Amino acid sequence: MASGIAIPVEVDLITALEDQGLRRTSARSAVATRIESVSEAFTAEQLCRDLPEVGRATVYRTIRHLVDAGALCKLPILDGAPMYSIARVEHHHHTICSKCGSVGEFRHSTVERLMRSLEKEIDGEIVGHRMEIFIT
Amino acid sequence: MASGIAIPVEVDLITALEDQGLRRTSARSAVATRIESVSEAFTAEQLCRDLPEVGRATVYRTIRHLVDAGALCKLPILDGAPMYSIARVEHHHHTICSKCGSVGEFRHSTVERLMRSLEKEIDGEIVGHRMEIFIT
DNA sequence: AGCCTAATTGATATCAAGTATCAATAATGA
DNA sequence: TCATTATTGATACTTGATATCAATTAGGCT
Repeated sequence: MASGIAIPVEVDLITALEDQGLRRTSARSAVATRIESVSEAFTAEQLCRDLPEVGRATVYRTIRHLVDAGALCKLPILDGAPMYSIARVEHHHHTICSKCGSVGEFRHSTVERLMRSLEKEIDGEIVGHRMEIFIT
Repeated sequence: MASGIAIPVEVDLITALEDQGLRRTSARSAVATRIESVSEAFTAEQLCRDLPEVGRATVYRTIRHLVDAGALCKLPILDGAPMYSIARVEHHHHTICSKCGSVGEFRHSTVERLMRSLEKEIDGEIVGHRMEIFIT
């Protein structure tokens, strides 16, 4: 078939949806294509504005499916609507620029080591964590 | 004067408001007293329900003032309204129980060390961070 | 191709959290 | 006490997001 070598970070949101047992429709394709084409993090409302031909409900539903599939990260923003970004790295954390709002990803072994170290001084079992770094 | 020794973690939300140049009013006192009496983190709506004698707008305004004063932490919750908790420790992070939603605080020197270490591999200057640990 | 069934869509209504407005009220200083 | 300024809170509104449901579409079957 195609001669290209699969690059690990390649994302295919439509496939992610189909892997969830969801049908490939034109509305979902439009949403997926749009998300893949914007490199920045985005809000649901931005997507709706960019895709006036797709209904609001469908945009929100498709985003939710992609988050459920682990293909999108939902970032809680303190004052405002959550932002979404494509998950390119399996487990990672985010940098958020406090000036322009652009979102980046990073992995750092110390973060995971820190969790193990914290486990000793915290009551209860650690089942997850979230971390965002604000940069300029 | 009083013979008691001031305990560092003692919080006085009304004083925090007055330090911001705000007047001591009965509405603000009611909000402050209520927050001090609930040990758990809370949402703005919960406070409104607990204080029907205080107007919604005033509850929201007072919370905002307390966050501005650094006396309350605003915790973004992924699916739902943000929660607030009294800031008892100068700089700290949060544990959030994924079962009951209760919020705790902790400090860990590794966290700060981690920031310095991350600074090397991240583009831009780190101006802040946020971290939550989910426990059971 | 044509048909059947279940999934999907999207206009609309609704909900929830939070803010703006603004006349009435309360606190402070002279 | 009076005058000034801050504060309050009922109400209307905004925003982000979900529920409803009739119409449409996709995928499988013959």
